[in-house]
Amino acid sequence: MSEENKVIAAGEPERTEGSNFIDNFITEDLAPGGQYEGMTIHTRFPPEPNGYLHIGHCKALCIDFGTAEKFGGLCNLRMDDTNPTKEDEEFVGAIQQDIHWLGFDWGDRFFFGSDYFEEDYRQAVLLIKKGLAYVCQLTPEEFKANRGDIGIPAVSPYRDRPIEESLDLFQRMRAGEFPNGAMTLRAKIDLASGNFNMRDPVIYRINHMSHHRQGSKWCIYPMYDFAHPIQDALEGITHSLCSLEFEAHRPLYNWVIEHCELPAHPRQIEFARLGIDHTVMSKRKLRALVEEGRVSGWDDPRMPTLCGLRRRGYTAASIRNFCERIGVAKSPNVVEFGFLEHCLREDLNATAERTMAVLRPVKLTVTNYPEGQSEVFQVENNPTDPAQGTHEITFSRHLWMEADDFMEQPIPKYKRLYPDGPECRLKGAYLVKCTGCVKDENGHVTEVLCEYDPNSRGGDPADGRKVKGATLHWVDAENCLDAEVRLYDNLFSDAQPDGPDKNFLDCLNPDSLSILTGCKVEKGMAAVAAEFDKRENRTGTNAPTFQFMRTGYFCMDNRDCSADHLVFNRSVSLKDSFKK
RNA sequence: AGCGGGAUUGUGUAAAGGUAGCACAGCGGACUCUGACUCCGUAUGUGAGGGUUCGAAUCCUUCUCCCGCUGCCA
Repeated sequence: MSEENKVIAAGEPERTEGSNFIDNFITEDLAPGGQYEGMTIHTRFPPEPNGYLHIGHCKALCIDFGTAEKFGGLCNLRMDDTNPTKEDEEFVGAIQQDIHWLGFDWGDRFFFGSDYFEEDYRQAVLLIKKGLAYVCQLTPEEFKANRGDIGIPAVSPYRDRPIEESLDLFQRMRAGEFPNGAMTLRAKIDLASGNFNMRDPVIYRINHMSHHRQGSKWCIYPMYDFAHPIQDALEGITHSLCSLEFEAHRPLYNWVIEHCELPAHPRQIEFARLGIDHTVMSKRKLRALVEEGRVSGWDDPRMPTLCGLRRRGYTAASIRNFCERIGVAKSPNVVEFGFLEHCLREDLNATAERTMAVLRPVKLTVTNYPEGQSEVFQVENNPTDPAQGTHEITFSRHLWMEADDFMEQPIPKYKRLYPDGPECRLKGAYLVKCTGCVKDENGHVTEVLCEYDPNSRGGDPADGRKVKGATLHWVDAENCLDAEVRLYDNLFSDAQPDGPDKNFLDCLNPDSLSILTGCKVEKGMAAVAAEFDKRENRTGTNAPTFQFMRTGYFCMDNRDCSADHLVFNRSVSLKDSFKK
């Protein structure tokens, strides 16, 4: 973090460059007279272990961990696992792995909401004793029917049940004497509140189900609205940052904090969750894509999950930069996917090794280059960073070139190969001029013919003349490997598949994946793939990543690529300002 | 309808009464052994009306539009 972003905890509230409304609140809280004057701030990231993390979680992660860091505070990681119906141990490890991959560190402060069940129970009993909670015997159906409506208060005939009776019943709920749905523990607040969350909310329900960590120890489980503020307070959280959908729950959060006997008074602050166009972010919808087989899995490279983005080739730095730059506010927002792509290009431009690969190969024959002759050229690994060195490629009479780089009838401003067209440069090798092409019986071009200038070895003409045509990538047909390349486009063709009156599944882009086979890559890829084969945690780390010159950034697929069968994913294309 | 939020250019986000800025996208150009990168330039914005003020995105007021909320989910 840069020096100017540091916020002084003491003294007058000080606004700084790059601060958001949450920072401003905290600055005020920390200032003299503020709620947390002189204290160290403490936040938490509380995922529910019922699915994989996606980029929306990364925004929250950046806010939770980032805010703590900005103010010199701490951030806990806490699995919010109060509902055994939905949660599973399998996700716990995956979530931790994704967070570490992003580069966040919770130190030794890793907790489970379920670790506080005993304390939750104790607090509930205290509430009953204070006359602030009661056991309600409305069935789920009756409960719904008595929920009231706008302007119509809710009803519960059990509201005035004597304290002793509720105490007894609650104890027997815990003992397992009643079936699921038979009764609940409700906070006694306000059945007529305009805020439905305050209409005597359920704070405990019966669920005879084994918990992934507690086993069968419990058959009653606290609701989020009751458990979360208690968890926060017990961990000494000062600022409980969450998304906007909990805004209406804040009065209840504060009610619990106020009426239970807790050691701290956390402040809940809500922010707008992240939206990105051409994708969906809700766990339910992502799960549907997986379960209906619309994608290959949670880590399908088209998914906005962190494991999917990682497999696609997104780096942790690019995702974090993205989340930092989109800012934090409370207005609904849908960020362009293109901005995420920009952040990836920016990172990879500086780090990715350049190589040449021909995705849609056409033969290129250098007719005046001797058959059987071959030579070696050095090409730079990264022109933006000479320290990344060079590697060798070979050249011969028979090459592969990109089909796009030849047009028998050129369009305006086309400056690649066409008969009698401009002199072009074969990257790092020679200058060539197109002399014609060979076509099959269907009229498809099967081979492009050219002549090279022997006095342009390395790519520069001996007489220093200016090269009019483009510099083209190529691969030596005598010394290359075949590869499968997977190109990805938007998962949804509709920019907002979440929109009203839309079924998101109807908005899927049928062409979101195209698989190219028979692509030609440099021979050196075999060794890279062999090395990758040996890596222990292939899916939890970034695969070898390259820039295929003039084409885009690609990485080896962390599941399917092997030294015997090269498979690359296109992470993002290069920008292309050539307008046809 | 009741409660709670929100509205600054195409997108996202700053500006706490004093030059409406930044990033991405767009457009134009320079440079280039990647039509990339880099660099330079450029158009587009305070939801609407009233008021306070020397001065309003900001304060007051009326209105409009948008989002969320009636799980024993989180």
